[in-house]
Amino acid sequence: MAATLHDVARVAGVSFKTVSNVINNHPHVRDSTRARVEEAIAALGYRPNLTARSLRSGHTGAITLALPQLSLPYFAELADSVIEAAAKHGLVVLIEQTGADRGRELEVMASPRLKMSDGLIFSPLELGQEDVDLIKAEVPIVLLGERIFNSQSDHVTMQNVAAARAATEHLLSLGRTRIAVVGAHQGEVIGSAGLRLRGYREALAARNIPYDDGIVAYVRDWHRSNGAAAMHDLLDRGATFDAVFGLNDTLAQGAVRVLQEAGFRVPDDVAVIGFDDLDETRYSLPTLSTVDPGRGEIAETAIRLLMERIKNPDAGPPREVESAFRIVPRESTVGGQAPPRVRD
Amino acid sequence: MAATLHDVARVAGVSFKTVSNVINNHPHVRDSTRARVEEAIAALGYRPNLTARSLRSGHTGAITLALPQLSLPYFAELADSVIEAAAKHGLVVLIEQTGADRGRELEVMASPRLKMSDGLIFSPLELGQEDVDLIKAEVPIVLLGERIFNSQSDHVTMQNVAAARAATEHLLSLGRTRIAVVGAHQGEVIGSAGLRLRGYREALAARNIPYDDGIVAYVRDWHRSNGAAAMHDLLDRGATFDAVFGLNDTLAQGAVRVLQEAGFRVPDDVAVIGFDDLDETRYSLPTLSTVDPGRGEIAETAIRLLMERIKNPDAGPPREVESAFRIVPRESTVGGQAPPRVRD
DNA sequence: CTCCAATTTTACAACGTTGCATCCCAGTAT
DNA sequence: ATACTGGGATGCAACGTTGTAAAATTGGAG
Repeated sequence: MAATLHDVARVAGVSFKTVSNVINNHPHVRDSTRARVEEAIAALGYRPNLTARSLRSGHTGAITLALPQLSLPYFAELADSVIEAAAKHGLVVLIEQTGADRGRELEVMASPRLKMSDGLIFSPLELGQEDVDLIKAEVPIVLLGERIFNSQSDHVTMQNVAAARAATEHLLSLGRTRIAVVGAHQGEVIGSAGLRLRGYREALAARNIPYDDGIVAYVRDWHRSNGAAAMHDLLDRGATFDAVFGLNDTLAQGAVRVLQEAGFRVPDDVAVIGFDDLDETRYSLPTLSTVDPGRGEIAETAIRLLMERIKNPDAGPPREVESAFRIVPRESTVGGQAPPRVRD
Repeated sequence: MAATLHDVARVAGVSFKTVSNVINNHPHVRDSTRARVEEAIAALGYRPNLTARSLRSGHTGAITLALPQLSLPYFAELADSVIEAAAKHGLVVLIEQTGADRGRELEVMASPRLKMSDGLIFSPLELGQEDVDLIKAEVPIVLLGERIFNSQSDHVTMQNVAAARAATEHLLSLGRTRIAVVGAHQGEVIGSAGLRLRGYREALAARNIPYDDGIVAYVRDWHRSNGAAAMHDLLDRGATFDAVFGLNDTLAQGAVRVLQEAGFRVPDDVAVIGFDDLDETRYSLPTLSTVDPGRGEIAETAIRLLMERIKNPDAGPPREVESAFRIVPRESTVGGQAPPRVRD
């Protein structure tokens, strides 16, 4: 059985409260007493019981991160960033996978388990703007992603429109004018797909290039296979284009694969850019140009906002924060035989 | 402030212990009483305080998963599997990233935070056989991976030797006889690299093919860039081979990339097989043949063993369990223009 | 109508910690 | 010599829950 404050107190010959004072760096403890207590702590290998501390103090030192699925590379890297950011503040992260399941997304916010943590960072995939009023829980929430705006919670997101516009401009600046899109969502306006498509259209409009729905490929999901299927679809329709904007990296990689199979050279015949800056895009063939959406910054900001809310739950209205982005030009748009970048 | 048992009791007009009895499905509660209590619970939106329950009961309903890093695809998929398996048993998962840092691996086992969970599933990357005695904590541990055997903890691992042997035999059965290895670790005997290399050698020996160190490329880490560098190395040495066994998928993908750049056709000139069955191997060009090491089974088994230990900490000696594996032949060894497999 | 046994409800004490209030003591001011 | 000050240590209560044991209620048998 693990040692408690009482055990330490007995060994040190003081009251258990004094031991507690030592542990919490209470100011009024004589040096000699402190030393004696610390000796006893070491001798017994005492470790504070965090559950008891949580019960008493009302906070746990953990936060929950709810996301669709870790096997999707974007979310794995997001989780990595969030865990690192949380660790910097001494917080530990509990992960809930919601799948593509609306019920589980709602459940996460309602579950009593959530109270085992002090706050929730929530990246929904099924809930949308119409569910804005369902976004609430017994702990503060920081919302991630592009599906829900103007909720009662803080919200951290990437600059989808501006970044997509910049990605498109990157292709335009290389002299490409027929830019196909892979991964649009039929009828979507908000959400990553809708916003990125809007950025694409803005970039075209700024150069007076008409929007052509004939070179926009729609998909349901954003897996690599969908990118491949979409590109097959474009080719089958006989669409002509000299560049492709994959609305995320996975789609772009699927598209590149099909282009290469069909005999197109990337980037010579078709330049391709993705979105997300997944780690693996540095190693594909060719390396994939992409948009770094500021994942690290998103994680840091989410943690910071969440900690502020935890300290002070009703301090001011919900905040919306956008992270900085950056175009990452690689071989799939600018070519070159740069050796694979070594990162370790 | 959230409602407590006492609040519910006051509303229902019973003692707070009766409310507790209702919640815990105690047998002796009159139906009428139960109904009244449940009504009060609903009216107040009462949710049990899990922290208090944990303190009282001594267990938390959470487990810790310690792994190097989620941005490494293998570990992301492992985490996915573990979380799913845990969820089936009503357990929630807390993730600790240890990086490639020996200190943090030790810290995870020593940290008081570990007590916020009931057990630890631990996949070390730096600790090795010489540290076997350091594998202990205040909660039961299930060890994953190939770095430490015969510890005092239960251990779940893949059949590295047999699986690597099967992978090699797959290449041999296709008529390839000069099989290069990418990703060996200098001097390693235990550990994934050592064991998989042993399987490779066993397969060669069974066919009386001499082992040739000239077509074995050594690396330090198992990132894609290392696979690429290793293949560069092999080509620079003028090594001749008609197949490659990448000791994991990421290495294999790096190797494929360099082979293609160098003008080799995969699999016509060089057949390539990897190891891990990462999701992404289904979508690379060509799709990558690999070994499915039974990740789902590993996760399920780890959870099962851990739960048994949590219930009964000193029931019998530590157990070693090996998961079943399976060769997954894809285009990189058997060719073919199968369309990309759609999985959703 | 009383008594016993079974069923239902309650009271109390933990789990290990921290906040608050108190108490003790030495040193200093009156 | 007495009162005051403040550092240093302590005791008690509380956080919200569950296990144990005891009390209250009920129903049926005598």
